[in-house]
Amino acid sequence: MTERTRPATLKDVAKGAGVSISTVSRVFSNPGRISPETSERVREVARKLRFTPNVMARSLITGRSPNIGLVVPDITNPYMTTLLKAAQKVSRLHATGVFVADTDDSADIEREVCEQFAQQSRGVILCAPRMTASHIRELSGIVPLVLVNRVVEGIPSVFTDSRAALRELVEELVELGHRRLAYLPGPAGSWSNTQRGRTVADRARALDVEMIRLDPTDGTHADGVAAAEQVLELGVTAVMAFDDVLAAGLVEGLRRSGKSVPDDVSVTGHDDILSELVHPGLTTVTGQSARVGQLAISRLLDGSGPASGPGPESGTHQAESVGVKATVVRRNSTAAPPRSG
Amino acid sequence: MTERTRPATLKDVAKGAGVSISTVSRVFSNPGRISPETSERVREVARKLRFTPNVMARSLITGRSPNIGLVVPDITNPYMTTLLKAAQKVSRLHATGVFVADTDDSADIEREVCEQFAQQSRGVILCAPRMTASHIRELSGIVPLVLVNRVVEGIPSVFTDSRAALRELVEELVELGHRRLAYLPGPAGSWSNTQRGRTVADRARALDVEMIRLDPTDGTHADGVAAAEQVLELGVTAVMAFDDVLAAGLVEGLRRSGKSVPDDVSVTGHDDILSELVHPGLTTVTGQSARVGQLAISRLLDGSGPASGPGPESGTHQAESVGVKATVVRRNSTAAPPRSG
DNA sequence: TACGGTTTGTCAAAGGTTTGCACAGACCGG
DNA sequence: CCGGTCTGTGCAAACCTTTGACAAACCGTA
Repeated sequence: MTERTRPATLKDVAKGAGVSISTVSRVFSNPGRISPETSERVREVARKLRFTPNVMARSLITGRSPNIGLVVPDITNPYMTTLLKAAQKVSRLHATGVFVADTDDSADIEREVCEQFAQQSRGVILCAPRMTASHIRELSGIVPLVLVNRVVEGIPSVFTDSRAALRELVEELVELGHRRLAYLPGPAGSWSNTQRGRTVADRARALDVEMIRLDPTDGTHADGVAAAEQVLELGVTAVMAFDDVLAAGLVEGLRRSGKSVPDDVSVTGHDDILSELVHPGLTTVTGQSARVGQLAISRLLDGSGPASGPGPESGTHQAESVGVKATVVRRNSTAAPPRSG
Repeated sequence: MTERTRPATLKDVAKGAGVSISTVSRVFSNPGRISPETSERVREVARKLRFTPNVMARSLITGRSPNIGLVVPDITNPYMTTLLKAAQKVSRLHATGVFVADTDDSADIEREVCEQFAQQSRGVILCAPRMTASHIRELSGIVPLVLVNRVVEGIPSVFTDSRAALRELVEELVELGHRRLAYLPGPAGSWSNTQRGRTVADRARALDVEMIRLDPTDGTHADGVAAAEQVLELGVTAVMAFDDVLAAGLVEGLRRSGKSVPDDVSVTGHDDILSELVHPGLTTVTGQSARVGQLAISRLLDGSGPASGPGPESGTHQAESVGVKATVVRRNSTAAPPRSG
């Protein structure tokens, strides 16, 4: 039905313009060495023939591909979605295609798709990997890597640095009068989860208040709903959730038990991603996922020179990890604890 | 730092196994013509050398790529996210990479990325509500296309068919006593928006009740919030929104005006995507986006034989459009209209 | 022994591009 | 008019794979 005709090649353009193949090639890939008249004539013919350089052939000979890979544990999570959107926007400007893989939180699939992408990508952005550090290092021998929300010695990374914001949040809750707080954990293998849990625990200890770590979850909305039971059982007055999804679930769970937020329990989230959708508005921490995505892409695209520099500092500079500072967003899910409590 | 060594090629394996290059090639691409012993020996060496066939070279000579493209207007929308996740899962089983592009609701970008993908993909799944039909047809001359949530004569497509569900919803609202309803439109250029608006309008006319079309929106949560004003102004008692995002916004907007859902106004959504997050739970229509994604991928992957059959029916069969039946999900955002209304 | 048939493996071309090298001509100072 | 530099272009190899044509070896059989 729809006839797909063979696309024009360098040869076709060369013949049409009366020059050699290499001249045409140079017009597109290495301009400046060709006279303006020739160049214009070639471009004219190319336009007429709707010629575009064959990516496969080009990649084959240059040994590098114009694509990058983005590997995420769960593309359904709005944090990742925003990151992807931003990353994708940047790469489009570089005419760089973006492979996306959702690993369903599986370390095995992470490795599998990374290996698959390695061949066709000039680099891979690995988000919140579940993989072991040594596997990550091994992988970085096959394809350039930029880690997101995880720090591994020797590998470049970008992460949301919410430590200061989380400490601030703990302080504010204590100031409001809370003395018995809890942290609602996210996915067990997650680096961010460990970081956040540790940060709030440390701050709580410093302020001499309780910070109970609730049972581990997988980070789903349903897990948040279910966590309400334990929260009420333990009688904590404020809960800091791993992220907004869990926080929203918890709010819903509390509501189902007849409790209200923030009157009975204060709840905070993380990522500021669906705060506008839930009621009351969640007090949370900005995720900065868009910025993180942009930075990750930039580092991949800039730092992809040919193994480069003899200078010893260029290497270390490349491998450093960059934190994007997060801030507190105050809404209506926190308040003073109830008198009776 | 991390030394990246040149990957092994057919040549290396051939030398290691003491056979010719083509023998090795056939072991991987066209088995059966090689004796079991030779095959095993070759595979052994290949394993030892960590050989994997070079995708670029293979694609160059075969003329087809192992990837597909997925083009969406806004990856941030949970409907698309779910679709992507499902599509991606299917393609992973086929060792097929997935390019993703977010077009920011721009018809120009839609075209641009499709052309970019064309070269490196064996097909593109196009969720492109904005492009004109003729552009789509033109595009399908460059790369095999499967349309999502849009029907264009002669091009295969998969869409959520919610017509029956929407009619049902109208009937239920009327049965509850509503006589003055409204449709809250989504993005203006969207095919789905046109379909849904028409469907509910037709059904309302048939039932002899009012169905007012509210001012057009871009489909954002903020648009939904803003629409509350017009809803109250017009005094409608039930609003059917284009999708859940708008519906959630509307619920929030009504709440800010001191109105409650469903007591003062009934609201319905579409896609069943964030219904669990908002309160009260939205009565909505299932989006079936996962199923749609699976089907779209399958059609692309199956129907990518070489232009194929002389039979006249094979063509038409390929180009047919497949609807996935949606159903009503009843929650708590609809009720009888207030007495005074 | 010679011969058709089958199986197994090799040869070489092809696919579209990039790029080091060679070459031709223009230009310039001496 | 000659030797040199500079500029613009062409030649051909290389990247790695697939695949049709073909050779070699083997079988059983006449």
